[in-house]
Amino acid sequence: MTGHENLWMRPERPARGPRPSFSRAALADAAIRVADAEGLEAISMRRLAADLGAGTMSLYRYVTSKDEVLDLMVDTAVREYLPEDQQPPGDWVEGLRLLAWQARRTMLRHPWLAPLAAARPQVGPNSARLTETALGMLDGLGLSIDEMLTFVGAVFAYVNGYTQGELVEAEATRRSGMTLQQRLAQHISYIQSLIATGEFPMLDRMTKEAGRHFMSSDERFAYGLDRLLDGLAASLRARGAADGPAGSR
Amino acid sequence: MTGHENLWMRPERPARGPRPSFSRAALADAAIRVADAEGLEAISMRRLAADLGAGTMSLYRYVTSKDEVLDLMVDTAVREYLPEDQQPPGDWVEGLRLLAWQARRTMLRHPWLAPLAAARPQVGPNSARLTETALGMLDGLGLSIDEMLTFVGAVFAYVNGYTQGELVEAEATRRSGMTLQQRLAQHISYIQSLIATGEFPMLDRMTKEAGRHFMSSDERFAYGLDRLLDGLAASLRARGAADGPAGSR
DNA sequence: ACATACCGGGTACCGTGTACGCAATAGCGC
DNA sequence: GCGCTATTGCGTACACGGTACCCGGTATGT
Repeated sequence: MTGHENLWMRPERPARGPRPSFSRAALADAAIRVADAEGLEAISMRRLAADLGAGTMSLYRYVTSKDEVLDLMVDTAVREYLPEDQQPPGDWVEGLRLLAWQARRTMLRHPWLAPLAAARPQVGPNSARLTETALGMLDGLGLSIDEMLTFVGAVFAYVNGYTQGELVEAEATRRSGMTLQQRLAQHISYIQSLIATGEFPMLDRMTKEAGRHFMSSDERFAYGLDRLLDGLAASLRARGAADGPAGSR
Repeated sequence: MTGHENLWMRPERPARGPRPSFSRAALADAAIRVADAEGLEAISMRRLAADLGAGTMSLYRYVTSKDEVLDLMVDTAVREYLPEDQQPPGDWVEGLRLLAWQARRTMLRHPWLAPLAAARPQVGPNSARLTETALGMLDGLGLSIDEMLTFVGAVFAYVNGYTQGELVEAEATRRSGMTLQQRLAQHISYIQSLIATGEFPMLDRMTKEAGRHFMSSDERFAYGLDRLLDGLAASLRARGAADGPAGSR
């Protein structure tokens, strides 16, 4: 109960004793390298230790569990969400849009990030900076903190949900070692068998029109994101007369 | 290469040989029971076999891997997304809203569902029925299939992202065996230490206003969902003059 | 009736996270 | 400078997970 049960509160380097031969950051970087190259399932304590030229159990001097390694990875990667320069455009819509795109780009660059970030509480310093930045963009609009969190939460829910869903197919293909063609052929032949029952007219149209996809994944993402931002902005505009985003109630 | 490499195309019960002593559905139900009661990490082949009164390796007569068990679980649970009666309201906005709520309710009822569904390709028959139903709601509005998929994809991206994020805290609390108070206390004291640096004015306001949360999780969800649907509807209305959801370009 | 194709499940193997203990090391107080 | 002690590095060992393989029994088609 000394308050050190949390990874982020635990001091990395105590005063006494021999120098640690690497750092948490190095551990996180090594893990990210492995996951980027070979996927999340390639990450094991033995593997990381080997990559760092250390014994397996040595890692536990830096981290109390594998879970904490994953926490480190997430928070390290989340730093890439944040824009380099100070203030982007002054408009909050532009600001949130930029943040959303930055998050999406990062998750596509690190395909392991989306599932990992979605599955564990975000608590690290970079996650905190992200929240701070996002809330800061909504400051001065007359929103309460609670309402700001609702706005930001909605945008990130969409970004995470969309991007994670998009990555699933790609990852499944990579993991199974099949070509995209092979996987598609499988799905198609199965869907054909469903269509044959006559209960799936829309899926039927889907396969018939499948040749010409008008929108790329980026365009679809942008479209949904912009609609959501439209809706939020409209609701904010309507606030002058009414009482707030919560509606009446 | 006989086309049986896909779970959903593989016949469950071949003609010859002794009767199987249970079914895939029973396997899925048992797994869902375990996961509902003890969480996803309690699911192992040995455990499921024991619950079914079977030998561990017998499960592999019904399924080629644990992954397929998870696929069965997801598709079985996804059936609960679908409304019981035939046609809900005729309005597509009401239809999608209903579907979104049904998905949310189901994911809250089965806390293991959101991460699982998000992490694997949706291919089962109930997922197909879901897509069919959702697309059917958008039929007759002058949208192409591609555009309909964009609409539906946006809504489900939001629903999945929001609900999964919401479940993370609850699950982490359950898994760690701590009370919510203990976990909160940990977070709070850490956040306090960040605020002490002076770099997090918004987080500071957050903790100060934390006492009065105006919106429940359901209300936040509803708010974001309704804004997204607003945006989609407005864009559809604007289609008469312009060229389509893709905007100009 | 008999061959065949399937079922049940025991045994065994490998890979995983990690508890534990011991030797080596660096900073502190004298 | 000299021990004392907190800390590090890490080998060993264990429990637990998925699943390949194999054998003996059983229901169906000929």
